[in-house]
Amino acid sequence: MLLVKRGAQTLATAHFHALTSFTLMPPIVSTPNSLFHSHFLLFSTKPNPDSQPKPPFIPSPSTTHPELKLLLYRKSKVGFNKLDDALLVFDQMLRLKSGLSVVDFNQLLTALVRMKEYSVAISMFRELRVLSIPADIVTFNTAIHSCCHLDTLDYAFSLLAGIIKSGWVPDAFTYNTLIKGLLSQDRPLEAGDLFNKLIRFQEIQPSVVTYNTIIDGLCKTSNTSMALKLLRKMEQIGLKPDVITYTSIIDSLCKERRVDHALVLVSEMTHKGISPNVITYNILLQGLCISSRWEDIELLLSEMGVRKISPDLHTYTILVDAHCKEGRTTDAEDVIAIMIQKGVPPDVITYTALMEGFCLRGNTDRALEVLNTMMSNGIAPNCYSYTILIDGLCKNRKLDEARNIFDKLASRGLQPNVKTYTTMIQGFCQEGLFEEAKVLLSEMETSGCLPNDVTYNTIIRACLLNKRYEEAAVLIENMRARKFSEDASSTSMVIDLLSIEEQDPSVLAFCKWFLQ
DNA sequence: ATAGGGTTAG
Repeated sequence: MLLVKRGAQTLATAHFHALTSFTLMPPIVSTPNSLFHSHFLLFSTKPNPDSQPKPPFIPSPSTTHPELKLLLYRKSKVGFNKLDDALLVFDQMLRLKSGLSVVDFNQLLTALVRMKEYSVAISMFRELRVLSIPADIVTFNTAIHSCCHLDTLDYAFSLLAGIIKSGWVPDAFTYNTLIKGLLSQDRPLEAGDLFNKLIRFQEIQPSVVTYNTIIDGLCKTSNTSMALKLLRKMEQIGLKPDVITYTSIIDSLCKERRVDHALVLVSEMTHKGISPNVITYNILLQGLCISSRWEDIELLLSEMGVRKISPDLHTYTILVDAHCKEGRTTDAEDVIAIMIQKGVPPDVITYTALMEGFCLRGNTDRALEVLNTMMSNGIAPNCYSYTILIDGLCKNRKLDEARNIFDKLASRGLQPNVKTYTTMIQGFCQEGLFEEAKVLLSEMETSGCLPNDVTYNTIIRACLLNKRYEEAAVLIENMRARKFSEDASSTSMVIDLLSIEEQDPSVLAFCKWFLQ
């Protein structure tokens, strides 16, 4: 057994450099302890006062803790009700120090991941390592999964090294998780690189999941045709695409407004015996909604009924949003009534869509009523909700009310984000209040929210419209210095300026400067 | 006990 493990370790180590050489990895020569210690503070949620060395953990099979095990088993499926409960259980587990196996600890980590408590999961993982509690490949994979959700990919890759050093062999779970992590970090080239190297070195046998991960990555980077090719390649090499494979591509096609092509794939999968599920239908529904194909929407909904696929929260929210975007707030309210009746209560996204619907119709009073309704239903509005409301109020010439809501965000425990700031800046610009707009632009910076290209272009466009060329020039300089570029609407505005008949010299000078 | 697909904004 040991020999097999050693052998595998050598093989894995041999390929390790080739597989990971493209990442910014910390050197893998450090000892396990220094490796883990160097990162500990990053993930520690509270100081550990009890830091004297602890005796190694030796599980004894003689004692069992059926209640604790049952609790862990149940909670790994649904998550603990509170984080504190999970921490308490962890403390209890550490104190028992017997009768517990690596599986019990893995179940606790899984429960934390289900609760999206990724940094707590990492802290616990580190604690296990410090206490020399055995970890297996599942423990490592779960930790890597948590890192990927925390955007700490360097640490995830150092755990890959840790797996090998501990004598385990990275498996399909490990690599699929890392590929997904790279993709969600906008590093598709490295993800593809890893995928190709896995195949070349036959490190793992790529599974349907591996292909699905890559296919989704291709789809999300506008490489749908490549994704389709990969789907065909899967078939060639005898891997059966599943509902997720098809759904990823269908989503991409719908987002490119190629719903008819998407529908062709739906019938293809159906013919192969792969049934579309509620997610597939929601994607198609969204695709039909953005094209306002209401007859097809009716057909799709009745097909869902025939196939006994119940609409879920997403389905209803997509419908509410679609009705609102077309100004039919009454229909949207009807959908909300139905969902409540069906036992699928609306959430913050549903209510925010409805608020936006009322704002679009200029009925900000009703939008505010919706805000109150959701709060009285125990649903807390988020930054997004308030941004919609601020935008609606600004567009309906109620700047003071908008400002009022904006100023109260902090007291509601919400930190305005770049979109909130940009919306408020747009509101000021619209009323010609450039000083206020610029004050807010610098305020957002000091409160740690960096403006983006949209922010700059919003205020630059407004300056140009108001013939404030010097101000526009200063802002453009700042924006370019930050590696943002003017967008199409700002540029076309300058082009328009050039074609004005009686050009005043300041316009000409500005245009010359802009285009140089 | 661990990996892959869906809804809201300027």
